[in-house]
Amino acid sequence: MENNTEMLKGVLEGCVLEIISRGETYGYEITQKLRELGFTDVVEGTIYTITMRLEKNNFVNTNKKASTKGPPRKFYTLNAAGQQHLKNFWGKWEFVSSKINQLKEED
Amino acid sequence: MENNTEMLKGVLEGCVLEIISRGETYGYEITQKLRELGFTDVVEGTIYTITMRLEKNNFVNTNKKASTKGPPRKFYTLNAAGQQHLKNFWGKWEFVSSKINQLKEED
DNA sequence: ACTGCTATATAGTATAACTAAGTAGTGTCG
DNA sequence: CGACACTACTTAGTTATACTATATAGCAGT
Repeated sequence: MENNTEMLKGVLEGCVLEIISRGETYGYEITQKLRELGFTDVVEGTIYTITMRLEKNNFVNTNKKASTKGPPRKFYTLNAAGQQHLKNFWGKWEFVSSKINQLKEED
Repeated sequence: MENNTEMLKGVLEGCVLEIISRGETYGYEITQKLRELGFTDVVEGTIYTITMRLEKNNFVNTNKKASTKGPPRKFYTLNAAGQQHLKNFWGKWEFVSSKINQLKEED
């Protein structure tokens, strides 16, 4: 599907948080998972800006580990603030998406 | 609910199109309807930039009419291109929201 | 050496919504 | 009458977030 980019604004960060909440992971892997999910146009650069932002806002802890397949990986895990932020995100999503579906289904 | 603003990016225009598709309406009224829907923070300025964009991109026809309650109203109706655009919007919404819900529900 | 996959990072751009303010018509109330 | 509230449209400037494009670098296979 073409050009969902604008529609992802404000939700992509939440998706990244959700993926991290499933267990320690790193930028490149997050990108792969999002692409598998169906967001085929998501590129690494986008995810790195998000993970850097999460780091800056203190929602994640980081841990650098060597890889056998390439350069060292920077692993992320959610901290308490990140978990709260994720919970807020899903709350907002629930609210917004239900309102939009309500608008869609009205006649 | 506070600060859904970023989450509305890319969907607010679609919501406006949907509201116009229900029948001839104007900016101020669209704003009211969105606020009733629950997007209480949406303000007129935002809606006017959207309706101007829709006009510029030739998705709507306009028709100015006098009002008994204030300045003349600028009524909008969807044209064929607008209807197609709306259809595309709902397609994208269906895709994106289903993927996000899928991510949410996984465990 | 070259190519491809893995992996992180960043400078610059585009989009879309927000803030804030201005203009203007109509009705109401002290 | 004058102030205010509600209706109604418009626009200049800001902010947030994702994208484009590029750079850097390790490792494996040819």
